[in-house]
Amino acid sequence: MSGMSFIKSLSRIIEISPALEVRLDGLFRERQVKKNEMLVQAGEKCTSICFVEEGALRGFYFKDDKDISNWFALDGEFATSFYAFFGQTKSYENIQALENSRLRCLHYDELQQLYREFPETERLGRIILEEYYSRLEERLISIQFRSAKERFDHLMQSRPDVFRRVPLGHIASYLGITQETLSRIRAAQ
Amino acid sequence: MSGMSFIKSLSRIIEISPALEVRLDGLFRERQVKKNEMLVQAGEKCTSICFVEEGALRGFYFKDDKDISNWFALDGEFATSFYAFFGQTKSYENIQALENSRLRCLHYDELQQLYREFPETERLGRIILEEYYSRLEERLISIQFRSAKERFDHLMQSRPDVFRRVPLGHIASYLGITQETLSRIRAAQ
DNA sequence: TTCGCTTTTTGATCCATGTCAAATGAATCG
DNA sequence: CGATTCATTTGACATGGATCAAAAAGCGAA
Repeated sequence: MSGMSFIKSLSRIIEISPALEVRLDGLFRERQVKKNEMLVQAGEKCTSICFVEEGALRGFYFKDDKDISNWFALDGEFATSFYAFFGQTKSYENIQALENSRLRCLHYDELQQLYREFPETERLGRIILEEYYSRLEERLISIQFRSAKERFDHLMQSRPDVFRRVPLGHIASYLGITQETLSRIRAAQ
Repeated sequence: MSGMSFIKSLSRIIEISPALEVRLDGLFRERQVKKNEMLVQAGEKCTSICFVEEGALRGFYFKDDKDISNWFALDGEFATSFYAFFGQTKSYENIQALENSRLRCLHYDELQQLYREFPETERLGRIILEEYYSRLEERLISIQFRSAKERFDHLMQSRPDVFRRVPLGHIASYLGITQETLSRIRAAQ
């Protein structure tokens, strides 16, 4: 996996004019992060949204001292603490790099600026959000009404790469089960 | 509760010009539905998004013959099978009126038309979606990491009107528990 | 007001998954 | 390489919530 340019990814959605491309390239700042580096700490404002060109991030928080993973973003995906980012409020979640990663990050204020300057990006924002909403809905249903094993199978099938690149402890909490249970499910395969 | 005009509700978000107001008023068709009437059946395409001016709707589906409520939309809220609506694919959920309701419904194609005709509505769409995304995220966390009682308390506190207007059986499945468990939680209060 | 149907509660029992504790296996580093 | 730390598995036991069955309470229609 050699990574994916964010411009190319965005151009799936709307036609990117040369002028917009230049602007996007200027606004989405390249950033390299090392494995385990924290990008956002719970309690801080979440000021940027990042596109993962190469690497892996996770969002997580603590519930009763337990580390609970909330999402994983692999190559070609956007990552931010959506809730906090949209409302520009304090984030309840932390964001951390799972691997050395190459990101392209856009600051909230610059995104608002972009929306004003290139109104067609409103459309872009809306459509990306529709995609992420749909995913979240799927996940909610998965968690609410499937058994641990069913959730495991579903993730295994829909995002096998997660199993290759993310430690099982994180995957377990993401699936809403304990590490021990995940281990037993795998053993029973 | 005498209901809420959808125009007024939208104008919280962006300035609605007179021209846009006229257009919105024309595109959002008024529709009255009776209690228990089905608006969408699972397997159909979901062609409209509805604003509930007065009344109550729910989304639900069947899992192993059990009727599972997915959401409730009361006065002032939008309702659709988001997943199916965005992608214009078959809906996995049914939508039904819980009360006699007065709706304003917008067809998908007309929404796309609206986006083209009034680009500022892209912004409207994006912002509404941000709100609904945030809610869904909250709900996911609630379901994944709170006990039945905690989820009950949270809903009770955040949307007490749901308890007044929706049968307990529907609320139970929405909370991801059985009706019996919900009953016991209430009894223990 | 009573009949029939739906909603809600109560009781007894069972099971999937959690918790706690400890063993094993993998990975990193001086 | 050992040594230290982190990741994963295994075992024994506890428990929240499910299931099945039936009683009780609400409620609309004639």
